[in-house]
Amino acid sequence: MSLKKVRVRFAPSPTGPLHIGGVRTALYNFLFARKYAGDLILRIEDTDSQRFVPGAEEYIIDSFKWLGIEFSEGVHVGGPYAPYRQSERKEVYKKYVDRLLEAGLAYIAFDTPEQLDSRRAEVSNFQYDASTRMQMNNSLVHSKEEMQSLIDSGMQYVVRIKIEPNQDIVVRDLIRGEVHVNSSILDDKVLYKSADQLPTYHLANIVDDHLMEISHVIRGEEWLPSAPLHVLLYRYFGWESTMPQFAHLPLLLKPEGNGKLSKRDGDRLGFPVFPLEWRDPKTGDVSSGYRENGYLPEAVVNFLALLGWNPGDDKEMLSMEELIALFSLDRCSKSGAKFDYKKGIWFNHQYLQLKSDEEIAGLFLPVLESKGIEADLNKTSKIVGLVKERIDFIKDLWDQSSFFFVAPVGYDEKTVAKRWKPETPAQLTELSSLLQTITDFSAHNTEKLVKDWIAEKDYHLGNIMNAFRLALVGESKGPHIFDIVEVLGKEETIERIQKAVNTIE
RNA sequence: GGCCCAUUCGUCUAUCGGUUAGGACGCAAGAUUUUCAUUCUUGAAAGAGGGGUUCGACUCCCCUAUGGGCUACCA
Repeated sequence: MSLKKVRVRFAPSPTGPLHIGGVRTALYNFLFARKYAGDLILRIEDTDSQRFVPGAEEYIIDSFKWLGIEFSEGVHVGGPYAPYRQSERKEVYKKYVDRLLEAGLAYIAFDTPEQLDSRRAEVSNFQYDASTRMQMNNSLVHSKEEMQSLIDSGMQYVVRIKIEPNQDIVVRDLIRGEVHVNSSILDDKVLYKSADQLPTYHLANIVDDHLMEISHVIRGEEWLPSAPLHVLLYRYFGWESTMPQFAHLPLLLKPEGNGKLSKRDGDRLGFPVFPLEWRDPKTGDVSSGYRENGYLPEAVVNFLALLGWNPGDDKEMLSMEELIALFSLDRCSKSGAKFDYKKGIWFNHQYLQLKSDEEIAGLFLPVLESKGIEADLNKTSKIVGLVKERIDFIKDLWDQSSFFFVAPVGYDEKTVAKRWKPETPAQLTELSSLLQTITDFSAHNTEKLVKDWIAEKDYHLGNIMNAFRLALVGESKGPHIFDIVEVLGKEETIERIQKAVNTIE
C-alpha cells in the first residue's frame, strides 16, 4: 500500500432520499478513513440537472448526522478542496476536457440522442466505438473547416472519449483482485454533455478524485463495469501513478425474490429502506425512515456494518469505535447480501436493552403525551424497567404497558371463560378487603400477604392469580402481578378489583 | 443478446488444502414463569452440478447452471 494519506469520499447524487445501500457505502468509507486516521469527504455529484431534487442534499447531511457518520470535508463543512458540489466546478471540468481534446484522446460528436436511438433500433448491439465512429457525425470525419462552420452554426455537440480497441485494461480491486477487460467492449462514452453543458459522472469523478487527492475509491459494485473506463481516463490524463485504489462493495439485495433492494420491498414487507423519513416534493409521497420507525442509530450502524463485512470472529454487537478498530477491506465479502431486516430488528432490541430505564422512559413520555397521558419520569421509568425486555421498539412500549396508565375497559373473553369461576367474585371481594387492611404496597409485601391468604384458605392459586390479573390488566399478559400492584398502588388496585367483580358475569 | 462480478444452513456469515463445516437471525421443541413475554437449553438446517490439480479439496483451475450488476448526453 502506498504511503499516501488516506482520503476517501462519499459522492452521492442529490436525486432523492439516500438509499440504505448508500448509507452502508458511506459507513464503510467512514470506518476506513477513521481506521487509518484519514479524511472522509462528502462530495455532491449533481451533474444531472434533469434529476436534481430539492432538499435531497440536506436530507443526506441530516441522515449522516443522525447516524454519527462525520465528514472532515464536504459541502456542509467546507475544506481546502472546495467547492465540493460539482455543479460549482464547471470551469474545472471544461479545462480538462479541452486538454483531452487537444491531445486527440477525445473528440467532438454531433449525433443527437434521437439519431443515436434510431441507430440503436436498426442495428442490434450498436455501440459508439472504434468500429462505428467513422460512420457517425463527429470531428473525426469532418475537416477543420467543416467543424468550424458546424460549431459556428450553433450545432449542439458532446465530447466523447476515444478508446483504442483491443487493449487489455486491468482494474486492481482491493476486494476482487484483478479484473481484466478488453477495451473493444467499451464504448466512446460521453464525457461532456450538450444538454446541460456539464460533464458526465465519469469525467467529473476522475477529475475530482484526482484534484482532491483521493487515495481509495470505495463504492458499490454497480460501478465495476465502468471502472476500466476510469482507469483509462487516469491514463489519458497522465495521472496513473497517483490513481486511487479501487474497492467495489457487494450490493444489498431484496430480502426475498430477485434483484436489488428497492423502496417497494420495504413498503411490502414493512421495513424502511431510507435512514430518515422523506417526503417527495413533487408527488408528496412519504417514504418511511429508520429514525421515525424507532430504530436507534447505533443499531442501524451495527446492522449495516455486518451486511457485507465481518470481524472474523463471532462478535456481533459492535460499537462504532470497535467497528473502526476492526474494519478492513479484505474482510469484505464479494457477493451480494440479501437484506435481512429481521436481524435489524434484533439489533434494535439489543441496543434498547442497553439503555437505562430513565433514558427509555424519556423517549416514551412523548408517546404517552400523544395519548393524553401525563406521567412523571419516575413512575414511567419504573414501568419501563418492568416491560422493556419484551420490546423491540419504543412504540411497542404502549402495547406492553398501557394498563399501567389506563384501567381496563373490557376483559378478554377467553381468559374470562377459562379463569372466571363461579366462586371468583366472592374470592376477589375477599381479596380486596384483605388489601384494604395494609398500607405497605410494595410487591414483596403484597405478594407475601396474598399468598399466605390463598394457602390458608386453600384456594386454587392459578384461578385466583389469573382472575386477579384479569381484573388489573384486562387480559392475560404483563409482568409479575405484584410488581403491577406496586405501581398501581392501593386505591387503584382495589378499585380495579371491585370494578371487575361488578362487571364480569 | 454482449461484458463483468459472484455462488457454504431459509437469511447474514466463519473456514484462507487435512474441522464432528462454527456463530448469529429466523424457525421448532423443552425448561423457567400461577399469565403473556423475556431468559436459558436443545434441535432441524449448508459447501449449486460436473470435470480436473493433489496423498487429500468447501478452499486452487476449467466447464455448466444459477444469481447479481452494467450495457444513456443517469449517477
